[in-house]
Amino acid sequence: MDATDKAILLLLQKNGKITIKEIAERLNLTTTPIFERVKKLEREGFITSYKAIVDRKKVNLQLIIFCNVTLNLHQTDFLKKFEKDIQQFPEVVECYHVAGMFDYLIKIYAKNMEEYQQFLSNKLASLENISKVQSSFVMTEVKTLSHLPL
Amino acid sequence: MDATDKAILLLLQKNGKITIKEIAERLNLTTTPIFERVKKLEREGFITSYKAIVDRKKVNLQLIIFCNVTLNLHQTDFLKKFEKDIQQFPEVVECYHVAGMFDYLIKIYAKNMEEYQQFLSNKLASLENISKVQSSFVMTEVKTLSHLPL
DNA sequence: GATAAATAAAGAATATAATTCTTTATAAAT
DNA sequence: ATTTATAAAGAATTATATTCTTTATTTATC
Repeated sequence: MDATDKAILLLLQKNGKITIKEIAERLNLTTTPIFERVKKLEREGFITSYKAIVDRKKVNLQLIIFCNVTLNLHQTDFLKKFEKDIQQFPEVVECYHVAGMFDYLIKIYAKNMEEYQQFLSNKLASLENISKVQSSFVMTEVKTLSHLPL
Repeated sequence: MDATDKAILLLLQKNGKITIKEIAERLNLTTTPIFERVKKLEREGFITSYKAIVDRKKVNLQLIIFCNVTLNLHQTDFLKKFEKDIQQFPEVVECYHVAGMFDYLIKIYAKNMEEYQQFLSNKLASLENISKVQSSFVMTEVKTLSHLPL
């Protein structure tokens, strides 16, 4: 992991479709070393995957909600059960077990408020073991870095 | 946006490096229609970009912290100022203006606790207008969908 | 119901990029 | 100084993306 590898990661994080040729030009090298370095970064797990980023509004997911969840019971079995249940819901795009004021932080994408209400009433709230749910509705996405600060 | 487009988006979200040829095979079509549909999805903004996903632990970002921030003053100017300041910090990978118990939710990546403490003391807390900061430390990433639920 | 227009897909041909292989340079070690 | 290892260069090959032309399918109009 030298400076060249880091530069490659930065370029690929910004644009996963950048060609080996173009990386080579930018870093003043030929395609072979770049090709081999990229393959090594993939092989060694620095790059886990490549993904197309889809515009959520274009596919009608207008709402982002962060939900702080507090459980009643905190024995391992109950945590595992909750984590397994939450995985199933397609609305939940992220879920973190956190140490802090609440137990879990979950991020939800919904088409509209009705869909979110359905999720909350029929899905989340109907899990056993849920003690409290506190929702935060995203008004503006101030910063959304999809690349890591290397 | 028909069923084929949706299927293409699902495949590209999972694997941005999938070839036109392979998409074609999976959807029982030839490369031409797939190529043109992908270009259309890009042109019309459904696909905003392609990115390489980098393993944060591999690049030594061991901690994820969610930070709930409450401001003192909520006039437009003060909000804008805070939003501008928060953008500068490389540690902050996401920031949302939310309606709920707090004003802003920020997501932070840090190498270790010391780095986070430095960020909190020297950077975040030194912004004017900050009233309260409540940190939640991620213990486990239960679910991290990097693709939208289409 | 027949015809025309539009849309989508197929097939072939070309251009571009990825990948492999061989050679050369550079740096580190004995 | 000589060997060994590492990294990069250059050329050749393979695979994929891209373009162009043709064919099928659907939709609209008379």
